Amino acid sequence: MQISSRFTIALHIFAAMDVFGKDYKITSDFLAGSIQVNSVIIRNILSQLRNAGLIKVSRGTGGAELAKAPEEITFYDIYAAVESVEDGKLFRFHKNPNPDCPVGRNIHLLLDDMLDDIQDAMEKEMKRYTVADLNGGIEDLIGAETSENQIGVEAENQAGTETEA
Amino acid sequence: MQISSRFTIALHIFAAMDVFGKDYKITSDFLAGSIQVNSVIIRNILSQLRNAGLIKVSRGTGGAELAKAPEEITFYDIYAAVESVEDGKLFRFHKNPNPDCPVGRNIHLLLDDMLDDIQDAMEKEMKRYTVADLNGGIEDLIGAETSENQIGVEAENQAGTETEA
DNA sequence: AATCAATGTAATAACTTTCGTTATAACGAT
DNA sequence: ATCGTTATAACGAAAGTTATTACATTGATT
Repeated sequence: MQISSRFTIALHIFAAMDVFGKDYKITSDFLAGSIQVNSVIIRNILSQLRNAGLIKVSRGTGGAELAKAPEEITFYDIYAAVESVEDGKLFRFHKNPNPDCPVGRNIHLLLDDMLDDIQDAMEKEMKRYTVADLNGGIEDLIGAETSENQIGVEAENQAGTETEA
Repeated sequence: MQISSRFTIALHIFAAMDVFGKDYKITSDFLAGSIQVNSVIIRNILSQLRNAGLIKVSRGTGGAELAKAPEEITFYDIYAAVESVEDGKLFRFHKNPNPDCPVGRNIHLLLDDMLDDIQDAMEKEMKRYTVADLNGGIEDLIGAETSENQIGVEAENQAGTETEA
């Protein structure tokens, strides 16, 4: 099984808040336009991010904004906020190992630490990335995009990009 | 979403093969008795492990055995064999980010490397564990169990375990 | 060659989770 | 009071997991 798209949608939300936050009110409809999923899905995810203390959402008037500095919001915070996993465990366990079998009786004891190690490795890497990285990255990408189109000569000189005709 | 229990079932299978392989023929019914899931589930997982070259399964006569040395079978090999994830990607992506939006147009470029890093961290940790670790671990646990019951005095002397009454 | 225990695999269904959609109440500024 | 918006419930469609039944096939044994 894969981790649900709520996580990438949430990351998309943060990137959009950075790019458009100054010029637009970040409503669920606005976000739904960029992400192209139903605005109720967006609102549910916004609620989860709000409950986790990562953003503030204005009722009535509308709009979302960060509740913390971008450097203080890690990918793990976002993942934990939107991915509602039972017990926070990444690996699902078969439910009824046989207690009358030496292996069945000990399988949890055997695996739990190892599986936790693996999950920890993932979560530790998730904590290395923050919304600040997201913001820097999306700004660079959009910047590169506009310089490609508007001052293509520079781009050619630097990177030798082949332009058609 | 969690990773499916096929992974822990597969690990259970390897542990059972180690503990019982010398005294019993490891059939899907035998395994189903320890894991307590339907034997067809077991057979499907055995087939996936066989297709990945990790075990050999005897048709007709029945029974499963390792196809490689225990040290050469990593948790990642097992995970990859049984967890049929699209493109091998851990993170599901929302399908239709808006190409007319600068963020929607760049979100994949923005996230793909970061998400791959996170997935790599998990898979790298998975590669550190092998079936040999599994075997050593389950043998230790079962050994500790029997010494608790049969020569409880030793266990008390060593670990100061509290026994009731 | 017939038997038998076992695997391989298809088909179906129950169950769970995700995602989409509609509907409605509540909010807050104007 | 109105209007745009959020909050949330309810329902359903779609996809994935797990369980179960069924049956053809295999290969050793007799």
